[in-house]
Amino acid sequence: MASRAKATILDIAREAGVSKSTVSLVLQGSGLIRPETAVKVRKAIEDVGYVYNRGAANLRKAHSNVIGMVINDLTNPFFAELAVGMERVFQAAGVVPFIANTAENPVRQEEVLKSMMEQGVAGLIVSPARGTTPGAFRRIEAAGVPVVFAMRRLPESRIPAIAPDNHRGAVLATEHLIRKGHRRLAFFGGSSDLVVYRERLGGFLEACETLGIPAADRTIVEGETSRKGGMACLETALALAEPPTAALCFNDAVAFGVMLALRRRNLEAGVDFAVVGFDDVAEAEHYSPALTSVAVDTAGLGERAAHVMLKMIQSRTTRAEDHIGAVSLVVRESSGPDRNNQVGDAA
Amino acid sequence: MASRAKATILDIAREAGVSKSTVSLVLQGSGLIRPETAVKVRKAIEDVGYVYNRGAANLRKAHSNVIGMVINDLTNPFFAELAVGMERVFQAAGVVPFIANTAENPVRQEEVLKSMMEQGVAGLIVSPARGTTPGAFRRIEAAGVPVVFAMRRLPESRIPAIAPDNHRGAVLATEHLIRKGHRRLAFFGGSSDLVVYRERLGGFLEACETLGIPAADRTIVEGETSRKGGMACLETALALAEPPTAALCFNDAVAFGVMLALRRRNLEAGVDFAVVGFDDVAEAEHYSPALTSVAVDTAGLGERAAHVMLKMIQSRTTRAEDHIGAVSLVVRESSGPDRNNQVGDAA
DNA sequence: TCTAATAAATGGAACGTTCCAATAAATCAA
DNA sequence: TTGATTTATTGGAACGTTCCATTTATTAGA
Repeated sequence: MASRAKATILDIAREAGVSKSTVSLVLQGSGLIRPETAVKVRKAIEDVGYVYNRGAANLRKAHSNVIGMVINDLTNPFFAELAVGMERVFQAAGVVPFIANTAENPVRQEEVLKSMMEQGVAGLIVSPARGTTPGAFRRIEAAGVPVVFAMRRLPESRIPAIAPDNHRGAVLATEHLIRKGHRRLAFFGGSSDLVVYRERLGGFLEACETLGIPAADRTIVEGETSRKGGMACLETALALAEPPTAALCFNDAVAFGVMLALRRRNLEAGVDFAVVGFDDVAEAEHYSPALTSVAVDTAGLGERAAHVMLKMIQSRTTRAEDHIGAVSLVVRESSGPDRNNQVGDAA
Repeated sequence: MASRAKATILDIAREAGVSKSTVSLVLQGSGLIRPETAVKVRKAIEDVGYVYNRGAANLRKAHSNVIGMVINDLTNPFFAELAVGMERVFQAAGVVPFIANTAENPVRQEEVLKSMMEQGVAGLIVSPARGTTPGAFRRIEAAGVPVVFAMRRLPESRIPAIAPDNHRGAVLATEHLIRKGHRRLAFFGGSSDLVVYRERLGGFLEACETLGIPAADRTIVEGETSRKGGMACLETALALAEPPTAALCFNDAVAFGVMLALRRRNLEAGVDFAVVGFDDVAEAEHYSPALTSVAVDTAGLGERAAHVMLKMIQSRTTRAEDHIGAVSLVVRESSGPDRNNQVGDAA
């Protein structure tokens, strides 16, 4: 226990025999102070067990070094990967990201955002909870704090969004399945209150349209965006009179659920039923059979979001361009050809 | 945009025609102010787009409402579950948890802890990164900020730890495998620089000892605590002259890896090789075959840790009792009997 | 009516920083 | 030597709150 009451800059000044201003300068690494003085001060800092009070500093500086990251579902490994990319660039910029989880709950999100604002964050990176109202960020924008959306966007908002090219990804995946000979296709999981859902489903439908899959042969099953949701989707689809032979899933979690449900029925993904996921989380590659998925370069999107954020802070603006990240289809084992309709496909 | 420069308590006072002290009282929900006045003030708060400055407040109050949660690996769903439990109790107490990831890197951890201290957190819940030195928390303790360890503990530290009964869990799991007729047992994953590892391995060895499994029939393979690590462990073990027929894994991630590696070899977990995990993450139940695992009541531990933290803050102490959480073995499909050594076991 | 007690509202100092303007000390040019 | 310049250091005001001690307004008791 170095000291009872917490030490301040004045205690250091006294200890080192200089003024508080000098200590402040040392703390900020100013080149104005004589090296020997700096050494003396730093020793004093060590001796009194000082911890910097950023709250007090921000009172004057008006520019904090923390940015908030507000995530709708921390249990999805996808977001951990996103966070990794962000942390890389923030660390280099001397910015500390604080993460908070909203658990897909708009009320909780409101509280969390309020807290972060009160804490004086310099900016906010948000993956908004489902059901977020457009007004939720009005006050934050009004306060001049930059916000960027990651992965998800809000319908009517002018807040910049960093997201993968969901439409194109879905087109790629759907074309792949059709080229494999599948003619009765399904889209599994998610629900239409999500912009991402509409984009991905839109790509799916467009590819079906273009390549001549009639509407009657398309099955759309909404559901939770989790393993459990995926399992349910498959059961629903297989109960149909003319079940699909392949499915594009809203995300990898849903795809994993579908594969588990297949195994329960003693069917094999890639042989008896083709499955394609979305996001290409690390696990996709290690699954068995390995999951074909749309890779969105999660960490890269995180980096991009962080960069955009830094630029906004620096230029004191609350506006920025959207950024649509490139996607690619990673073909693995789970998306084999339709057994009843083999077509020659080199891939 | 309500206003250019951010509004303060004085702007509200002017707007509402009261003094700043009155506004402060309203903000704190004091019962001393007349209801009509409170209403008037609250309206003004709304009108000027005020956001509370907690930094300034803490300057006087010395008691913040944020506690920091420092996690070694955010990609492990286990920690998300832990966070869920904590958030439940913190929310009720009006405390906001900020999460930061150290990615198992002690240097990063140092930075993150420093940042949180500077931010003036009221307490810290930490799952320390591997390789954390005992001195890492000296300054924090000296500053009188309560710290509790969750899941992991440090060898020589007197900081209270909330963790499951790792030893007992390993004993339960090992006894289960032996009762199933297995005689050549393995312990997969982890490494001996982790206290948790030593506890779990200790339980494994003790059960082997007690139930008469000679040291020659025990295989211990250290490895990464991930799917990939688990896959490597299985390969190593099966390459032995007399390979084991069952394994207790350091955690579920390792167990999933082992099961994937088995499938690659066309072996089935629970039939050709018994696998038991540790932690019982949500996924264990949904895997195929479903994974037998030691349930540690993750969310419950999170709640407990949060409660201990709150009590420490309240009583201004930096000391508390350790808490060892009860564990139970959840038997599912992955831990079938030894095919070559069937014994009558009702379970 | 006046006084005492209670309720409601207020001014000012303090919290730990930063940063500007000012001072002090050292160096240089003449 | 003197003044000008550069290099180090410093005092004090300001940032947005809280909280204590007061003041002012209201109500009750006589």
